[in-house]
Amino acid sequence: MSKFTLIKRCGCARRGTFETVHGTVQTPAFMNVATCGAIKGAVSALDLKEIKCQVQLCNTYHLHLRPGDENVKKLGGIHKFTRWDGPILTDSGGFQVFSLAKLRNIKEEGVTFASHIDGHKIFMGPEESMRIQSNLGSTIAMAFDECIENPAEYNYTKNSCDRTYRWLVRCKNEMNRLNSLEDTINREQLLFGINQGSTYKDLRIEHMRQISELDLPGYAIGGLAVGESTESMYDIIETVEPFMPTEKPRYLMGVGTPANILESVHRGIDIFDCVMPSRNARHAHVFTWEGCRNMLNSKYALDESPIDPKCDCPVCRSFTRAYIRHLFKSGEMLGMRLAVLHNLYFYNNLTEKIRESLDNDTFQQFYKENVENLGKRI
RNA sequence: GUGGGUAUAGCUUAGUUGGUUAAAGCGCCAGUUUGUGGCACUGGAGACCGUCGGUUCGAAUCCGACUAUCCACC
Repeated sequence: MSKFTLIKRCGCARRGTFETVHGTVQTPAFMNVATCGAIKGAVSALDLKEIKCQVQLCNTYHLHLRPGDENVKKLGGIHKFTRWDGPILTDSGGFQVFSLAKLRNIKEEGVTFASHIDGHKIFMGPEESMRIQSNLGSTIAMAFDECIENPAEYNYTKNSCDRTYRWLVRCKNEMNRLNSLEDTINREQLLFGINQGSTYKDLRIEHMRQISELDLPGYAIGGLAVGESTESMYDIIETVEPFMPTEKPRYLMGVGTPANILESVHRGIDIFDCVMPSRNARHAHVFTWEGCRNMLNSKYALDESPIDPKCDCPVCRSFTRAYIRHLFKSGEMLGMRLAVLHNLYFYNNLTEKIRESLDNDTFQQFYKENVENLGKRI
C-alpha cells in the first residue's frame, strides 16, 4: 500500500515522501509528461535519471487509442513497455474530452466523443477509464472527471461537480474490483480524486469536502489554468487547501510555469505536471534561474555560454547557446531534444531545490530570492 | 555573331484590358504556448518593380535604347 509522510511544513508549504510499489516520490515533485509513453522530443527512459525525473505521467486516452491498453497489458504493462520502472501516473482522459474532442456528448453514464486520430466515436465513462488505466498498470490512476473551461456558468458548474462526484464513487468501486482480480498488472493501483468547481469558492469547498470523505490515497485540484487569471488560480488554491486532507498528497493538475510551481508550493501543493517545459522546449523556449529565454533570438548566434550558467544539467555542461540556436535554425531534432532535456531537468531541479530549502528551514528565503526572476523573460 | 525569352523583397514567384498605401511562400526579426492533436500559432521589418529615356492626366504593366541573364542556331 501507499504511504504519504509529511516531514516538514513551512507555512502552508509541505515537504513529504510518498511511498508506492514503484518507489518513493520526494515531494514537492514535478511529473514529467510522456503522453503517449514517451516524452516528446526524443527522450526515453534511458534519459530520465540524468534529468532527475521522479515520476512519469502517461495518458489514458492516447494509449487507449494507440497502441491500445489491452495491447499494453499483453506487453506486460506500461512500466515494462516504456522501460521506466519508477512511479507512473496516468491521466484519466477526462481532460482530453474537454481539450481535444470537438464533438462530445456528456451524459450520466459517461462521454461520447470523436477520436482526434480518425474521428471514430469513442465512449468513455468512469468504469472504462478505470479499466484502461488498470490495463496500463500505472502506479496512480486519476479519476474520470469533467474539466470545465473558465469562465463557467454557476448552475452548469454545480451540476457538473455533482456528476463528477458520482463518477468518482463509480471510479472507486471499479478500481477496487479491478485491484481484486488476479490477472491485474498492478493490484495496488492508487486512485486520486479530483476537485472541480471552476472559480466558485462555495462549489470548490463543497466538492472538496465530498470527495475527501471517500478517503482516497491522494487528491488533485483540477480545472485550473484553463482560462482564469493567475491571481484567480492562486485564490482558488488558497480557498480549497484548508479542506484538503493533510495526510494525503496534493496534486495541482496541469500547472505550470516555474513561478506558478513555487507560488503553489507556498500555498500547500505537493505534486505538479505540465506540458510547458517540453512544449516550450520544442519551440526553443528554455527556462533558467534568470528567467525564460528564446534560443532563436539572434543575440545568441555567437554566444558561447551554456543555456543557464547556474545549471548543471548534461546539456549545460556540454553545449553552447550558439550551437543550440544553430540546431533550431537548421531544424535539427537534436535542438529539441537538448532543450527538452534542459527544461525538464530545470523543473526537476527546481522542485529539488524547493525540497532542500524546506529541509533546511530556508523555504521563505528561497521563495523571496527566486519568485521574481523565475517569471522574467530575458 | 544572329534570333528569341526573362528582369518585381535576401530567395522563388503573383500582379487581371495602364488606375490610389505592388501580393504570397520561404528566409530574416520578435512574441505566444499551463491534466500535449510533435516541428505549431500570431505579429513585424523588408521592393522607389534591371538602368536611362519616351507615350499618357496616370506606367511594374505600352514603346525605344542600354545592361545582365537564359535558350536555340551559326
